[in-house]
Amino acid sequence: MSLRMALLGLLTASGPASGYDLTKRFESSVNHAWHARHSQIYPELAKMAADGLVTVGEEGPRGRKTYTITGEGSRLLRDWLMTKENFRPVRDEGALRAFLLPLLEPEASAALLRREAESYAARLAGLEALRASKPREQGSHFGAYALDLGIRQLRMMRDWAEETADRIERDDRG
Amino acid sequence: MSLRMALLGLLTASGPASGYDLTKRFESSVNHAWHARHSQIYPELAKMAADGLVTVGEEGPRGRKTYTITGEGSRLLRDWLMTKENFRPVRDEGALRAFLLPLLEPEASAALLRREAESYAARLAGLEALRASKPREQGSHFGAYALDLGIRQLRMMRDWAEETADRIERDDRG
DNA sequence: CCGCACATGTAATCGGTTACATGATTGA
DNA sequence: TCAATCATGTAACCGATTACATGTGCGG
Repeated sequence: MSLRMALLGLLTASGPASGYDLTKRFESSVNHAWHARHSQIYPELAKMAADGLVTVGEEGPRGRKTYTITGEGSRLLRDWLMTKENFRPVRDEGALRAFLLPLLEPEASAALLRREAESYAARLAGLEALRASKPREQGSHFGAYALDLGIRQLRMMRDWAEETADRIERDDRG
Repeated sequence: MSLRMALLGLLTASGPASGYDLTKRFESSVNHAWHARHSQIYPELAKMAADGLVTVGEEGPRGRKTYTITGEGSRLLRDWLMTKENFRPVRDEGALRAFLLPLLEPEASAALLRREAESYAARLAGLEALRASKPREQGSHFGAYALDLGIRQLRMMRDWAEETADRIERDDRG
């Protein structure tokens, strides 16, 4: 469902678009919240058209097809946003590594955490730059809350990695 | 790979076990970092045995099979922990909902965020209780870092939801 | 003796990845 | 004219979910 909802959301927020457009919009905006490739997007759009959530316009140049959201599509999206319970089982590779970390020697795991902290910091810088570069559209917060969430997330991860490394080194010496 | 590593980790930390045992250990410990069910665990153990990462002991009562990690299994786990780059594309349903939230009216989205904040708070209480109840095993931090990470994660989510709801309500009135 | 927890599996299906495959238009 | 970008798809495969399927041993 999530991919479907992401596509309906993009079609609502920035109007009719082709699969190609949507793939690019995905990369440039919703990417830090949900990831999908064109090989998944094209078939999904076809299914959505079959289900009456979008309509396909005339073919343009290079076989370009333009999709427009329907009333049914809007309704479904609204419904999903407002009523769906949000309980996916966790499946977080970073957390799993954290879980298993104490199987390594203290020096090895501390070093590893330092490296991870750096990588989180780098990604954090990327998102912060993205936010700074945003043209501050009047009123429309589309995407802004999620960007804020992503930034908080990475800050938290970076701090956790740093502090856990500190703790391991302290315990090791002490 | 992650499921495999989780199983190797559990076999390392608490010794030989059956698929049934591992399923229960999964539920009671690594669950908040990586989720798996018995229907995935049994076939995976069989493949791991075929790949020489674990050995299967004699069948016990009720057809019980006991798996033990091999040297090759330990090596693989170590290797994965120390060298593997951690770059999964994000796929976070909560973040996606956050992204799309501004498509709703301010009152609706603020109300929704309050509900989510409550649900994060409840899960947070669960993890904090779990940490408090831990028998403080001397030295072994197995699982503790990930628990800390999970707690920080939920705290961050709860705060984000609260503060974003505040912000939406302020913007709406102001 | 009966019900519960122990114990192991399989099959259909779904969502997602990787790689393959093809062709049109535009601008340098 | 040629390379880059636009543009759409398919097929094989993998990891995970849901539901089905079966049987055992132990304690009350």
